[in-house]
Amino acid sequence: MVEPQRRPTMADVARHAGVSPTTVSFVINDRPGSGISEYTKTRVLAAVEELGYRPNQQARSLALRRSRTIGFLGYEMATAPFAGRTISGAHDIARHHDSMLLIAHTSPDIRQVRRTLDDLIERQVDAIVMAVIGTRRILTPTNVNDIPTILVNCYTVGDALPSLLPDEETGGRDATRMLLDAGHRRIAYLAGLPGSWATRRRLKGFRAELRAAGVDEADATVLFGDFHTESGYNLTKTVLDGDSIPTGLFCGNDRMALGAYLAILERGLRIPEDISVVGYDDQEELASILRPPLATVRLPYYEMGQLAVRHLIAGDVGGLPGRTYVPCVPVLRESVGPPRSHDLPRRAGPATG
Amino acid sequence: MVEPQRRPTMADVARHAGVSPTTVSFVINDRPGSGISEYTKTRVLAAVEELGYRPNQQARSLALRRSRTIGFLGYEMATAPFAGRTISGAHDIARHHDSMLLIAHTSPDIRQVRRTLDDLIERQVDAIVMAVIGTRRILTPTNVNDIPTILVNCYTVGDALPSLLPDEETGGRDATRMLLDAGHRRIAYLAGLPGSWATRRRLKGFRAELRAAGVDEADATVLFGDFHTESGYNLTKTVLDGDSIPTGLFCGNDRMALGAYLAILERGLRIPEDISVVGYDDQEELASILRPPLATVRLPYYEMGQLAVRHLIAGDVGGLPGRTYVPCVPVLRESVGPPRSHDLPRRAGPATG
DNA sequence: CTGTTAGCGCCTTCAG
DNA sequence: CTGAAGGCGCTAACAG
Repeated sequence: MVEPQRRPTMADVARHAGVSPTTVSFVINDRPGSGISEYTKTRVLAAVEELGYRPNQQARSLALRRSRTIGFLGYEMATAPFAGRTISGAHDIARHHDSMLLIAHTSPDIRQVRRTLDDLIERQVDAIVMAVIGTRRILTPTNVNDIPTILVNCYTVGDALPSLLPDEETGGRDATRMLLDAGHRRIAYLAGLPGSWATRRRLKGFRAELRAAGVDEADATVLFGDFHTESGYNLTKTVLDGDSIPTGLFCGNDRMALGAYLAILERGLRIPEDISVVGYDDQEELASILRPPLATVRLPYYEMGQLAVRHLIAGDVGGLPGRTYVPCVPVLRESVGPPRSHDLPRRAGPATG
Repeated sequence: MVEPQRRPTMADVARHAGVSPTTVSFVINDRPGSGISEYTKTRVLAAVEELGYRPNQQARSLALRRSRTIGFLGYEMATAPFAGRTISGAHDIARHHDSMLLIAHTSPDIRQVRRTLDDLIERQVDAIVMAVIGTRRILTPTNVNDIPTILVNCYTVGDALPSLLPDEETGGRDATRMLLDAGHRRIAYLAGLPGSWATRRRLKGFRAELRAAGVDEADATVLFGDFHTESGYNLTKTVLDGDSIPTGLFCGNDRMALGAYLAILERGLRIPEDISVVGYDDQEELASILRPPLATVRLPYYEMGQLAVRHLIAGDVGGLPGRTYVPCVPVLRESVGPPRSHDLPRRAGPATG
């Protein structure tokens, strides 16, 4: 390995241009009202160009006591499906403000989180966003108090830290409305895990929207699964075997919707001609690539990432309420169509073609 | 906003412990052979604890000329499906060496890349990994020469920079062997885009493995699609409508395999009883969540991320060959089973649940 | 309009 | 075994 030759410093540039370091600093930072002559400025910039000088931001932050770096701390986000969205959102806003993201994943173990947070703080990040996949309450170490922090998709006891959460209830309403708007009245909700934060809220939205549309609750089946494909598959079969087959299915998430697709096809039925399906999450590389593409409600990971950094950079984290609900985005796709006018046979024949 | 009170510095700790800053530094860094008495050490550490002192790594890197930070530059990786894996791999190794990842995405526009690279360099990252999703050749700005750099999943003209690439040919062989091992002899390859880097190599592997197994090439159908679900669906239908229906399908990627699933189900056939299916990529949240779970070949994104950082930290990037091929990992799942002993009907009846 | 000087917080050679 | 002094590269008063 060749030792990389020492990078030129501001002093080098100054010498080269025949001015003082201060002048170089002023020119580099385009300091307003520091009246540097055009001539000097040109000379300095020429020297910069010639030497290939690039300011050392570490030294700069040391002097400014500001690193323009934001720490992104993910609880178990390693391979998680939505991690990328959150990071992207945070990244894009950060870049927009000349900041960068320092990333660290950790297990939820409080000691490990504490250590990681310390590492981030030692690196002088200006602020921190803590994120998880799958909304839940998390434990935060005490050292978070040393630095502006915002939580994404999670919250903490007593809302000690401001958090950004998806507005699942409205999302549940939106999903339901997609089906109602298409004309469906017999709708089943194949929900995810009954105990989960998300399920409770989506279900509430589902019921509220049906009520608002004047649909008889008796027409609305609600079954619980566990967010996995298999449970979507099984629940769909159950529903298809029932007395009153729904014309529209609202699934606990996109994976369960996939299970529904498989069960429906296996029965020789078609989507959306025979049954319409709506998912939840808008899982990238799933909802959009299904055939037909799956109508769903997008979890606002990207938006939460953006919003978090926006607040952090604005420095108004202190004024934020304990919880901020970020809207989910309904995404209408071809898996929703008008309901069939007549009832389905209990057992369909083979699909032809 | 309350102005965050000044963080304690090394001098504060020194004063508090009644020693000199140098001593504190020695204790903090556990400097070998600097013989600090146990007593002093304890006192210093107590002071550290009491004041909540945390060393300023920025200042440290300034003095050491080493930031223990690695820049991760993604070409258009914002929402990409595998980005997370690569980042995770890089992250995990970095953390293991007390380093962190500074992340930046950019469009492939050379000017933007250049700017982003400069930003990373100005922040004094020790090294850089440049990554893309979907193997391809990229343009790199000239300023990469200023810092150790390694490419992941991409390469550059004349292999000016060392790159890590998936070994697609062996992957193609592995996928094919999964089917051969299960007993299949009539196998179709529903490939992706014919021109793509990956397709060419996987196809080569497919042919090589068949040849090695002594399978008549005439028994091996090869059709080209475009990596999308729809093309997998269509090609599968084509194949199912053909004279000699294959018992095993090797798909261009997992998305196409999904299309194959849908077409197969629609025909009233079952996986793997009637037809076995193998994908490629092991796309997270797709291959594993299908029903039955999809056998596939995992692209080594995580491993490439790891390897990149490992080399960067070891500082042996200079000794690396132009291209290093990283093995893909075959993942056998339930979509592969033994072939049926008798031929399938040209049109199957309905499945009976 | 430009240069001098004193830090920012830490590391390290060299004395003692 | 411990401390003093200088430097890493940049910024910011304050002079001139």
